[in-house]
Amino acid sequence: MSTVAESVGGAGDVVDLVRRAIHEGEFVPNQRLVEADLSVQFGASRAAVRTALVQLAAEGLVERVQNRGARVRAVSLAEAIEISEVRMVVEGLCAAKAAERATDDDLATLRAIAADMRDAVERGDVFGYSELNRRLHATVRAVAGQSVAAGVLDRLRGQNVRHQFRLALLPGRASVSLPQHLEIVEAICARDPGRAEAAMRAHLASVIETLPSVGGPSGA
Amino acid sequence: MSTVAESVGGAGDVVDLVRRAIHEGEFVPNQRLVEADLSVQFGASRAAVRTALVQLAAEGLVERVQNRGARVRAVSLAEAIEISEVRMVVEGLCAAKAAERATDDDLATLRAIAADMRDAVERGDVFGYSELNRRLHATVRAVAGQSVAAGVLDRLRGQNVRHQFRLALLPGRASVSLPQHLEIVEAICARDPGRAEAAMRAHLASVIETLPSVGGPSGA
DNA sequence: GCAAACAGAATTGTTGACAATCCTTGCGCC
DNA sequence: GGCGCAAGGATTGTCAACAATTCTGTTTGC
Repeated sequence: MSTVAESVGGAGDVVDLVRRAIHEGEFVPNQRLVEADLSVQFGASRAAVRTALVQLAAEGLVERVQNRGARVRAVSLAEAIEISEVRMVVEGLCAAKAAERATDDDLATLRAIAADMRDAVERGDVFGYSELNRRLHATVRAVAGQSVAAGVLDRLRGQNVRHQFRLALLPGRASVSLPQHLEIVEAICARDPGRAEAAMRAHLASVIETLPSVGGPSGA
Repeated sequence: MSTVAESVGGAGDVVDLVRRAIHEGEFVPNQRLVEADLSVQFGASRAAVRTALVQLAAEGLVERVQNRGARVRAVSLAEAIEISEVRMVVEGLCAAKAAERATDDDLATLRAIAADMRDAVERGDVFGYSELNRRLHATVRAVAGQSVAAGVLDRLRGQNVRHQFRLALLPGRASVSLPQHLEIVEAICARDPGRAEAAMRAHLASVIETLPSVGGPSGA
């Protein structure tokens, strides 16, 4: 019990609670999500839980089958690769747009992140590097100002957190991705959309190549 | 009354009815979707309608605000362009994958569509060409075998049908896009992923350029 | 004449109970 | 001993009624 905040005020935010529980790993892939159980765990009505599950199903985080209830959707390795392939091209688009639209302030922010990344790798701070990685990609998306692309990426990332997480912990991963990240920042700072897109795609292609070696936390 | 099939068996398929009504233009952008009204129009319970609206909101087709109900979401011209930009890169990915994976049968199908397109343009059959256009893109997606990309494209296309439709009716549009479509098919038949992606991107870039001239059916 | 407060209608949000469906368990039969 | 089968429990789907909120039109006071 009490693994996650229990009481919840209203109802509309049950989605966030369930989503976080899935992301944090409290609900593992293929685990059944019984409406009655969730409603007592989160202190919400069953209808609220039901609505949340419908919404999460549309987000691709849970699977719902008629009269059989909902379970946490397991994304196979093959699907994780497909997701990353789509991410590759969409983030490539964002990188190109970012190169076109970045203000001087944006460039300063990106350069700061790049510098911090260098430091983190030098210090061997894997967790800090992972966080900076997240922030770099988020900043590129924000600078690009493409809300549609951002929405697509959010959805895809949500389904993939598990694989992404494993990847970051792979020893030696940081030293491989660091130069790729630096090249992305450099290309954007040079305001060269083509180069920025190519750099982002090269980086994610490298991620895709590495994915199989982290195995399937949520096998077939 | 009786604008749309009224009686419906159960409830789960209310989403399809509402979705189609939006696509067919029966529900125009920004139109309010009152739960009670829909429930009598479709002969379903209010709870079923409510569930459908939650789902459609997650799909991005309707907008829901607390205590204020749902309305058909209006996609601005700017957003339509963003959607098409994302489509551009994702369909580009699909074209590349299709070039890699197409079987001889697939190529025959694509060539047949290309031939029919030529005929349709020659005959001045705008509607037939529009349908072939739809089928070409669908076939490329299917051949690519990328279910994740297909899902993303479905979602985006669903939000954009209105603009797409207007575009197809633009006089002289077909003669512009025909050579682009032929090049896409040729590139895939040559099993050249890079060329296929470039061709698809060029085609959609042309679509994006043309979008502003069809104006905003659902203004600001 | 205009702004603010007020009642009434319209609409959504929520709850609880009931019906339908599916899975499990135990029994009888071959 | 294995297999079909019915009863029971568990879980989801559905519904109708109630509570809460927002919107609309009117009235009142200045």
